Amino acid sequence: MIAKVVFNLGVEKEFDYFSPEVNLVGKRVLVELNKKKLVGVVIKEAKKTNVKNIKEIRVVLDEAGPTLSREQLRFVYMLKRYYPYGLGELTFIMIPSLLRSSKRLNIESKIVKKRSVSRRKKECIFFKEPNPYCRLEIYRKKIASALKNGSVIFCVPTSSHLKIVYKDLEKKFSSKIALLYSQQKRKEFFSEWLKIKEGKKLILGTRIAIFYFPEDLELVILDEEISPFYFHPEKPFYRVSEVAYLLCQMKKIDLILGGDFPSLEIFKMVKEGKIKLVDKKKKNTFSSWKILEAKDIISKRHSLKVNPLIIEILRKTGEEGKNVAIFYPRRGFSLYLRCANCGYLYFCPKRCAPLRYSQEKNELVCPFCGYREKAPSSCRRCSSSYLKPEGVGMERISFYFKRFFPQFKTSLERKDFLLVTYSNLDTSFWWENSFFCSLVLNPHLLLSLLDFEATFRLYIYLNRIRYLTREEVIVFRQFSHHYLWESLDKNWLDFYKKELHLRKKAKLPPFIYLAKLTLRAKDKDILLRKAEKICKILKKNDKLEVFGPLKEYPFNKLNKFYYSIVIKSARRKVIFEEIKKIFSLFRRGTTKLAVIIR
DNA sequence: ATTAAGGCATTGCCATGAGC
DNA sequence: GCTCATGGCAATGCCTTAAT
Repeated sequence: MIAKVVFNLGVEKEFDYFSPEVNLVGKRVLVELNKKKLVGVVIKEAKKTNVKNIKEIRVVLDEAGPTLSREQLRFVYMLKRYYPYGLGELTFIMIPSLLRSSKRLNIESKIVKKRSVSRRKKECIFFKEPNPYCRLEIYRKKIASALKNGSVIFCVPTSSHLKIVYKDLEKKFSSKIALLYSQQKRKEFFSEWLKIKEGKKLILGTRIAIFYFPEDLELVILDEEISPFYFHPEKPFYRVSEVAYLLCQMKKIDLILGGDFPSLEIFKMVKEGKIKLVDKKKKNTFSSWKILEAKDIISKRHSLKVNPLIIEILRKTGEEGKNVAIFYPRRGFSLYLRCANCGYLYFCPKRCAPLRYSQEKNELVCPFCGYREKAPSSCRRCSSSYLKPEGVGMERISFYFKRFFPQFKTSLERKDFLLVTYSNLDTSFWWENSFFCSLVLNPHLLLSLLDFEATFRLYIYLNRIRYLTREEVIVFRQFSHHYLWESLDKNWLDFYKKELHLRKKAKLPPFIYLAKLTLRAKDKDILLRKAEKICKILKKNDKLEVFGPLKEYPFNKLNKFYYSIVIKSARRKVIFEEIKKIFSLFRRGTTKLAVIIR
């Protein structure tokens, strides 16, 4: 028998090997390739081969059942049509890392697919519900009914979500749960994977869990679908909501997406009728907006100038014993640290950017690479002891407020006020307490980012702040002519429609596929030459819009230089085929490539 | 993510030849 | 006879490709 074997290499091809055994499909084998021993997976069996000098399979590593089911292999072929990766790479995503080595295995899957007699039509739903606990309640019911017929995959964006969800579901389904997440130790992951083979029905995990589906899968749930954690940013790139959608199409089963808001991609699918939107338009019990056209906090020489209204709000709520949340986009005490005597600016040694100064931790931090050092007491160059913090970070504001209101307790002991950055809003809210009032400071810093998704993201952030706030959200805005502000008081659908309309007009995702190729190398000139070469190759394709090469910001980071090229096309296939081509140019060499696809 | 071989291009050395 | 320029070949190095 001839076995067609794929490897975890960037090679598209499958390789033929001879084996006296049969029924090897889905099994891992140890074979020789180019004088090296490698672990591969048999994806097909054939009777004939065109290859001369065929080699024999050394060892069949899966002695009893195969590692991958036939259905999983079928899914690999399906994914191959959507993503620019080889069969081998895609196959190996579905294999626990412990089994990617030549570990022998002797287990048989106990899951046998039952043919359900009368299957109702498959459903794909988005549940719009801001309260995560209400969503969980919905999921719990759905899980319970689906478990009667088969297995369920429940994906959450991060491992901290996982803990909360596990705690909740444990009570009801503890004997049936298998946990899969990428931070697990290899052995732990493997033993949880074994549980699936042994018939644990509820697979709970982060984005990778979607690939470890059993044959009797009945339902896939993706909570907080909008979360950025559902993108796998490295090669192989994938987007979990897309993979889940494909999987449910293939297996003809239900897909439940949930969250406070859908992503625009999902919303577009709702408009196209592919996904059903469930929005229990409950009575609007949310807090109200108060949008002020005013400056909030300005740094003035040695002191801060704070809008008196902020002080007034803090005083009033403080007297009434109510809490306030303040959202501010800058971490640390100051943005820079500069010697007032000689002008020396403390910079990241890896040439990324000026270092941010944190008084609380008494250290300097690079905002890009995470480098940190102890804060100096005197200037490195002139040894003057007058080092001046420049710019306003949230520590500095906190410091100011505490001086103003010495009776305030620090945020950890009792939350009189809590000062956080917007990025705390990236994951949805599992926060236990809510705030009486929220202050949104400097939101325009987020709007002015060179990012087509900035507005959308701020809209989501502001609404999440609203969910957390009981009384009033006070926004200090400085760009008054922005469609975001008008949208806040309207129905969310209006904003989504407006955003979709604008994206369509500007030829942006989700109407067009867009990929950003980031090249990095230690040598500036080699990098630019390579980037220009890539651009030249890309520009040959007239179905593609090519922008670049552009200097990244920061241009120099981690001692390396960065250039990016952006390509756009209305057709997914065009983009992916080009990326495939470019990937093959980067297999070796000092220049590295990262790709983000939207 | 590896390895070896082959291709292409650049560099370097030497020989030849022209000019002074 | 000496110097400088040119051409050819060998050596080197970087990059690409194939692998059953």
